Amino acid sequence: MTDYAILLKENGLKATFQRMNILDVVEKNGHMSIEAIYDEVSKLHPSLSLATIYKNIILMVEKGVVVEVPVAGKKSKYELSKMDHIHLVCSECGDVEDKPCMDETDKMFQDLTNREHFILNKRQVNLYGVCEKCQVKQAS
Amino acid sequence: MTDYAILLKENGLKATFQRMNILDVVEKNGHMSIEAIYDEVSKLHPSLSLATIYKNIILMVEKGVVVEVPVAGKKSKYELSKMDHIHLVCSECGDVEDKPCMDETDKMFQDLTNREHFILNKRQVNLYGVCEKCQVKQAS
DNA sequence: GTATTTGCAAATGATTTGCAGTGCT
DNA sequence: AGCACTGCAAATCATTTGCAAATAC
Repeated sequence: MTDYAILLKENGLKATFQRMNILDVVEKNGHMSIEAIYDEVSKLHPSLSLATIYKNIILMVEKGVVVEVPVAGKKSKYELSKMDHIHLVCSECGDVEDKPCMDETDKMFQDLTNREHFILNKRQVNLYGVCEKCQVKQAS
Repeated sequence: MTDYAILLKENGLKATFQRMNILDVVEKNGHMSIEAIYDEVSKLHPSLSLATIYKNIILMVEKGVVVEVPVAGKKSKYELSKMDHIHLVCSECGDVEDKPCMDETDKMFQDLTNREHFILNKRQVNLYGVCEKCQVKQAS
């Protein structure tokens, strides 16, 4: 259980009840759309408004507390900032799973961008396909 | 100059004037948002409606003629389908540049997904940073 | 000739905004 | 206390839909 209050303050944001709840459900669920965050937070705190979720997600993305994960064919999802990693995106169920980056690929991306005189700040790798769960479902 | 009529028919779509114009500006410009496509097509054919762009982009993505490129912090862009490749996304000007994929990274992604029993269909690699042009602009 | 596609205008859905009241520090 | 944050409702913006007229094959 991370201390969200510290995380927020370190990034110049007040530690409000609403923000800590947003971070809590995002951490627990991994990757969530705005609507999904709203639904989840509403279970515990029905008065927390959708506008507040929007405002805070935008703010926390700006401050780097949270990262937007754009996904083809769906609305963006959001996750807590952490080391860059690979996303396995299931085209059937929409679930996103994290896998650690590989040093070799990182190095190649770095080499490529160096050659192009492009300042590399962030990598986003999405691998689209069918996850094991959905393969089992389809077989039956 | 590709023959868009053949491309469309091969994919089970009628070769309408509107579709061919959409494909033409997308090919010429590389990566475009819906609005950008509309603006560009409108220059030549002001009567072509935004609704038609939406309907056709959705259809052509379904048929695989066109690919959606989701970009963090912006609306999705669309490009003609071609071999998978890497996108260099400039956070300053929003431009997207293509670079060929590397066999080594492809192989690693394939190995990773094999290990996970994940059926890999499509790779999307976005590298975010600052392009050479914008670095020059900033320096001055 | 027939089924699809188009353009328009209206409907829906998503996101943003303004503002009065509330809560962090 | 003072400024930032929240919730609400209204405003804006993006996307989709229904339908009569036009077009591809």
